Amino acid sequence: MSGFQSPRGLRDLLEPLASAHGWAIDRAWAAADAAGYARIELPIAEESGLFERAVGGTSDIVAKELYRLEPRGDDAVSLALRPEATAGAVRAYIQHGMRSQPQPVRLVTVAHLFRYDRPQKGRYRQFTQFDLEAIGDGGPGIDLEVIELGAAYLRNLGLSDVQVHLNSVGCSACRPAYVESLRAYFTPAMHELSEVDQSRLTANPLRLLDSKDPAVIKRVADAPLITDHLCGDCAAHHAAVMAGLATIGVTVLAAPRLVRGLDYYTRTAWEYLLPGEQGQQGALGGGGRYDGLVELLGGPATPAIGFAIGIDRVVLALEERGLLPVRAVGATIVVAGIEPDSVADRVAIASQLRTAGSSARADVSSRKIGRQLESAVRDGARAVIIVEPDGRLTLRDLVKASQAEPAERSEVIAAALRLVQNEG
RNA sequence: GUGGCCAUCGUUCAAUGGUUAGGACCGCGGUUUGUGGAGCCGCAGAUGAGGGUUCAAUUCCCUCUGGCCACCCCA
Repeated sequence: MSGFQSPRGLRDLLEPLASAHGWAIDRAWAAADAAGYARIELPIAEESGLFERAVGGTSDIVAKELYRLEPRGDDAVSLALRPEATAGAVRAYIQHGMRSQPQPVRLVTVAHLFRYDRPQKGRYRQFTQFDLEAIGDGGPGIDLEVIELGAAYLRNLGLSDVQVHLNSVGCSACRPAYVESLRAYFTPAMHELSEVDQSRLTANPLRLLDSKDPAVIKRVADAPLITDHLCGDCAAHHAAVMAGLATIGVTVLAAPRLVRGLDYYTRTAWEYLLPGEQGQQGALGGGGRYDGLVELLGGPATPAIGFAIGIDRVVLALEERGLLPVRAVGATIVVAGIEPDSVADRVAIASQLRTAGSSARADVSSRKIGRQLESAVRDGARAVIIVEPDGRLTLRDLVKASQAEPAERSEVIAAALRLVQNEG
């Protein structure tokens, strides 16, 4: 087969996956609506510099995964496809003066994101995140609200065993000292480390904590924990969050070695995981506090927190567990006809049924009536209306396999609607 | 970006260094001329792309493209 195909890592969503994605997204909006979050739709591209500043120029997301757009015409700045949603949300917060709204500003969006990465199951170059942000409140209470919202969303979808793995990554006052102690711990064993881990030791020792190397994992077990090195404020905040979540009843596991990929996180950091899942599919989402980001992007010093949950991975997990909702794709009523030249009537009648609130479609073929009935049955239709040669209509109940006598149009349409609506 | 496995009709599976690459499902048509998921009959539909080896390649080799797995990283 020659010709075009979808580019690597970019996929078509066909039924039933297309409906499942839409459903998961609808549920995300609804969950946030119910908690009083304001919807925000953000552009799919931003200035490249926004991401470089927010995410960190040396991070993989910017250094090698950013889709940069070719500059066009008189564009003054270079654009990039968004690799994450938080930077844009914070940019919007600053740009629209949301600091003058009651704090925190609660925002929700569903964002299609792009990262130039090697595709794998559950990981695509275009993917979708349910993104929730609360900007302007530094207390542990908002942490509880946000963490719980994400957990409840996943649980209510049917992923009842979702776990929250929680950690604190400290702040600019205490993290640097911890990083140094970590470096000091691993440096004596440097020659035993793999090439990858050696470079991590110099560039970002925190990453050693989730190394896959068995030897390193063993050594990590005795490594200093950040939760033992937090400054007083961070420790108090962390303790309050842990205690609060216990009260709320969210399943929380202390994860003192959890590190997150984006540079801007401070203090509270967490992930939503499914136990038993290996590899990429298990991590459904994650979040964290980013108390320095608003200021970093040019706004006033403002604490904030948010999470991102991967819709693609949620749908994958639901699919593997057989929890995908089934949505009937076919119409409830099919309008068939004996004579081929009745198609216009059929289309008109189907439209009338839809206007009245039913789902209906015309059979626009010139096939024999037997074929039309057969295809209606296979489409899962509840009833068929047959246009007779004399223009009158016959209502056929496909479940009872019974059929009324031909009658006038308005009468039959009313009867069809009654039949369908009686069953909800 | 690194390493590995893989690639046949829309789907799912066969087969082969040598005439027309086979089945099932799906689709379309027929089943004697207007009423149901079955049955029967028929039709359509594929070796991902490009090179190479060979008398001959879908089969062997290379490149590309895409999928999957591990790593990197992350959702």
